[in-house]
Amino acid sequence: MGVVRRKTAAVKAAGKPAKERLLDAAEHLFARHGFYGVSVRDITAAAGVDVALVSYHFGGKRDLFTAVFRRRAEILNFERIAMLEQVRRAALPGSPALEVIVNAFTYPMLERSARGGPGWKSYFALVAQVNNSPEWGPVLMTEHFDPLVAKFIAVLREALPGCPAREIYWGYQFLTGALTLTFAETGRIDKLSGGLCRSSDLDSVHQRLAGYVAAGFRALCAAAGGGATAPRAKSRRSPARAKRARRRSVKTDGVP
Amino acid sequence: MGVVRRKTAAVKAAGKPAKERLLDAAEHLFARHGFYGVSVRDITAAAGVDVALVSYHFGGKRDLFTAVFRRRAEILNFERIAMLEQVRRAALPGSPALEVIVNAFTYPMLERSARGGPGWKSYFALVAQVNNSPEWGPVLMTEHFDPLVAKFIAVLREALPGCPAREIYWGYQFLTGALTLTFAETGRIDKLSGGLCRSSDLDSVHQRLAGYVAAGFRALCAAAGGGATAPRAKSRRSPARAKRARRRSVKTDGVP
DNA sequence: ATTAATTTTCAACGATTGTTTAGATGACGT
DNA sequence: ACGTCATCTAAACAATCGTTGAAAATTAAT
Repeated sequence: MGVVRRKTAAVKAAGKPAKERLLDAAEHLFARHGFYGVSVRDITAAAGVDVALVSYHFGGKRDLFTAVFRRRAEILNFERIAMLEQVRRAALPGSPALEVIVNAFTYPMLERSARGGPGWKSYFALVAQVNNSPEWGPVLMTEHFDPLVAKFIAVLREALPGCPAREIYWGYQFLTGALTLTFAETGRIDKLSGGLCRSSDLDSVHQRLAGYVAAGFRALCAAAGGGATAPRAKSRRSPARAKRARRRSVKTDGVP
Repeated sequence: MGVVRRKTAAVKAAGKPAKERLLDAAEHLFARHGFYGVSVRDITAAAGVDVALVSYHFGGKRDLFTAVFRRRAEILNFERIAMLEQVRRAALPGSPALEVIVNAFTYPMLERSARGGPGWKSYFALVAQVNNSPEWGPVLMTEHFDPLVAKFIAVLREALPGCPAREIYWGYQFLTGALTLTFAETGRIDKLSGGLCRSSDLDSVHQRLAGYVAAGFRALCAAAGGGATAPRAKSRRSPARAKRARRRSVKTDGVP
């Protein structure tokens, strides 16, 4: 019939093919109720397609889940690596500031979640659940994001020359934890703050997270007696700074 | 028969009553696969009791889940409030250091997870999943932990007199995120660091988290142009400090 | 226009889901 | 010893689970 529509019946209400509609519906539902909390019929009903199409297009429910996870992970990895190398080049021959590195890591995600549309919002909520799940986390997160994280940590180590690697890995874990809970957008902080903060206000997070985390990294390195902020401070460790760091770390260690 | 055993048949392999065995088994399985990822028969099989006992003792699967969540939440709230008020009294007439406050918030949990036995370990993994779930988080976390969190934040505000409340709420969210991902113990940091860090090593987290978070809080307040570390600095804001803070915050805001 | 390939529909499969029922078994006060 | 209440067992319920096969419909190539 028409010239615009090429698949008269295959294309449903939305202008997308069934495979894509399944991914969108699955993304939305998995993000809210987890893998086991959603049935194949829930997904196909939301997508407006037949139940059998999940097995036909993806092989099974599990494969649909991983396909949902992979789809945006690839886009995301591309953007994040691009931004990381950009700030790295911009700071040559030195290293970028800690805040800038952390921002390169978090900004592409926060931006997509804030203004990328509802699909991206659901996706990050899904990532938040997967990252905190002992069943899915070690499988999906490691497979799709670890190569990027390794690059990110390498840049961090360059920016913190004297800092033991162990401290940086712990600092990264704290960062990921803070970031993923932000993506969950459970609305808990809304109630807690009496509406002062909104968990959906990712711009506020973007304004604060990098500074928060950067300060945390510096505290970690200082407590370890390691390198300071400036890249030049390879072996120029100030005794006064080390003393201050030691005093702080004792404060909490003294508690039984 | 015997004097020690009072219920010869009711008491199974372990010396615990069926109700408690159900809570333990459910805790263990829910923590690994979530609410929907575990069937009532999975739980009763692991507990070594009949399927019907879930409905009999708790009313249903959902009620068992909330019972699991409530059980240790009450113990935990008692311990954490006690520690929070202890460090508060010890610092009178001033406020405790930021590190000490954060530690009072995190230490009871880290200690229970590290040395409280496998039940506690599972419980915190469950909390990690619930906290990042849009379906369960707003219900269970808010109901069981928000009163404590409110007290904790009140003490934080005393310790940071000039700091806007908004900053403290955001700082708290970053803290919770870092803490809960730690409890998930997904083992991801183990692979990432090549064995340098182990996610089960909660003592290492205890040594680092308070300092990390405290530094983050200070950075947040400084960037907001608010109060400094010392309680006396109510209106004694140093122009130099504010300038430094502004310079740092610009670093990340400049990125599109 | 006919054929071939792809995609979608419909109906059904056996297995498993949470819950309920009725009856057996035990402990405990009288 | 008896009766009462709480607890546990066994069996079954309807509903839903993920997946499959054959047939119908649509698209693409000839």
